[in-house]
Amino acid sequence: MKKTVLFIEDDITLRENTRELLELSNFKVLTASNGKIGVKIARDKLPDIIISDIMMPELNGYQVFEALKEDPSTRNIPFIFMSVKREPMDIRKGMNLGADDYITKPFREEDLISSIESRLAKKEGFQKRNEKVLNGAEETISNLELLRSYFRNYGEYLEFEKNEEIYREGGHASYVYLVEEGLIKVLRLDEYGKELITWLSKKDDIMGFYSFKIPTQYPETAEALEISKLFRISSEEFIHTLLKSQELTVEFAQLISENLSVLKTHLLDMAYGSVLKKTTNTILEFAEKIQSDPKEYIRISRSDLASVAGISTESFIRSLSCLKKEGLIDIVGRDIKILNLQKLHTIR
Amino acid sequence: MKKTVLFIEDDITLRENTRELLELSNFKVLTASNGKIGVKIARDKLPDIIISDIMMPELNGYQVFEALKEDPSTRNIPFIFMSVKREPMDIRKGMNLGADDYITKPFREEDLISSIESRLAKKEGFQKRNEKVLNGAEETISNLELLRSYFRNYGEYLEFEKNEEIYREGGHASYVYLVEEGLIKVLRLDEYGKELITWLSKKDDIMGFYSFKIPTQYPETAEALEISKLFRISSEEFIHTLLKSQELTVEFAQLISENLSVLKTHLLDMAYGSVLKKTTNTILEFAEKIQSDPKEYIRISRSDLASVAGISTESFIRSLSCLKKEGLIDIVGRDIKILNLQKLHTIR
DNA sequence: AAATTTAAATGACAAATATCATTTTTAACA
DNA sequence: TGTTAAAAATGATATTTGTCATTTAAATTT
Repeated sequence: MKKTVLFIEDDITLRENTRELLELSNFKVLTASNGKIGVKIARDKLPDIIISDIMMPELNGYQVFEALKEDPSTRNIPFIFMSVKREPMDIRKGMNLGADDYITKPFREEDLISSIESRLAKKEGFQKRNEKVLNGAEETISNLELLRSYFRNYGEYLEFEKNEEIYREGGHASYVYLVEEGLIKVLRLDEYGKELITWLSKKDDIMGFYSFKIPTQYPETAEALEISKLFRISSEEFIHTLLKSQELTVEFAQLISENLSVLKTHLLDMAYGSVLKKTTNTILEFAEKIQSDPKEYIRISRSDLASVAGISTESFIRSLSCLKKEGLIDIVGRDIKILNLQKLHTIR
Repeated sequence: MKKTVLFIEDDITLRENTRELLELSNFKVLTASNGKIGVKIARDKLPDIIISDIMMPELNGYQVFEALKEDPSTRNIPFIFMSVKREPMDIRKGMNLGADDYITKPFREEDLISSIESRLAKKEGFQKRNEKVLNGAEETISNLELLRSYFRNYGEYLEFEKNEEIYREGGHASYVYLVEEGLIKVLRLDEYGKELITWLSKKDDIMGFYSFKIPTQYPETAEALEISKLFRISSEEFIHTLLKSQELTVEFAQLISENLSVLKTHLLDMAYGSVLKKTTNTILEFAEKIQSDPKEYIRISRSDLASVAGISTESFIRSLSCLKKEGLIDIVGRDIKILNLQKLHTIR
């Protein structure tokens, strides 16, 4: 797709010559003969890049720049100043306002073109890289991995005993956590005090984040299911770090939307699945979470498992017995061992 | 918090003088005497901004720049070139690589400082604005609103009849939709063909987005509950637009995480709520969605309502009768009218 | 306005699941 | 190793909810 350049310049000869030059370089060109018109066109047409003279009637280049930075829709468009003045002062003034580049008149044709192209590339690079990451093209190291190492380097290290609370529903959401080791249940309580586990966090999961808006309260409770090691940083710092790089923001957003999808699948089970189905799903869910141990032992209390399934503990246990009879699982002490993973998947 | 500046320069006098200058301006200063060391320090310490000479032993400034752009963790750090060469060629070379500014030696002290500050401010501005938006400080117009007008201006306009399908589970996720008018049910089918409505989309909602990764399949089906007007744009274009501005990405991510929260609450109801509770919740949910009509009539089929509640149609109807007897709702024709909103909220 | 179609309401019953009580097993601990 | 406490398993039963059949009411069509 052709990129659109807006060129704001009062001198008609220069304007038309430049238009021709840009069109030859395969840009779509919009021109404006003064700053006021320039701002209007920028807002209407949202060009990909703007080049503006400084000395102009109506609004000068600096004013055009500032007007466009006011408006969120034009704020991110790369902006290049152009001026006959070669004095460093003017260059500095433009750059210090936050412009992206500065071209001095008279300019060599290839300098203008390459300046435009480099600014477009700089902005595009951002998007290109994002898309690359999102399409699964493996970069040497993912942004999320960088975020994790940030936790490890700057976070506070904490160890939690089995059943120890990490954060509580209603508490001030001061921290975001990275799970380094262990398994955490994230749960909500209903009016009668029954708990429903809405999420399980395992190694490398980030938990405790609920909103970009600070301050908030935790909408749920988190408790260690086994001895767990976590790093935590303050929510403010976390959000700040997240916002530092758009690529990271995107990757994190992707993570959240994946969670949303998982949860909807869970919702369907909750609604119409039989107790037996809920039981097998829960076992399979845990088996996936605890891949670290290839023996596939599940050593989580029946009541916690039932709470993930959203059914009573007794019903869960009854279903377990049934699965054991059919030879799909084995129960060793209190642990559950999966014998026939494939067949478990087919149970309804 | 003090900002960290990394200054890469081989001349010891200039290096130490500049260090002093920067420290007086309240920066934390790191220095490197050649490009190789500079790259190492940049990677280790992740400074907030980097200033580098061009002519240096080991690695020259251009090479330093390129090395740092390779690495995702240093890629976004503002980079300023500094060089004694005043020829425009050199300035252009640096800028065309994608540098953020260019300072010529000898420089005036205040020029260096203001260049640093303007580049930091440019980057910070991004984050500041993000945080402002997220803290709920009402900007004149939200980014999401801009996204919506994008749909309206460039999207394809479509009208759907009642019960008409908008997209289907398993179909190629080619489009993202903006609801302009009407009410859409988003549902999943279980193995027996029972449908569970996992989401309701009303005016101004964006639907059909499931992943930043393109291509994907729709994980669920969307159908109009009443005559609805939608705009659609291609998923690719949507993602592209989303990535254009970080602020927008963040706002959208916030939207998704709010959805996640709503869904978890729904999950709790599904698990342990009685049929009566599920029924009242569903009525209340619809009442909120259809605020447009202040009379609070709900004219959605019982089976659709039951599918949101995740219970059988008959059970839903029975609960309705019960609520009617208690005078909490009224049934006019096939429509449901809420009589006692407050009391409905207290039902368990 | 009557006929027809469709949806809603109700009834009877069966199935599934929760609850409470009791027994058995396992793990923790002295 | 025996003791004790806790968890798991099982049994009996009540409750809830779903299913199927039927009636009633409301929309839609002729």
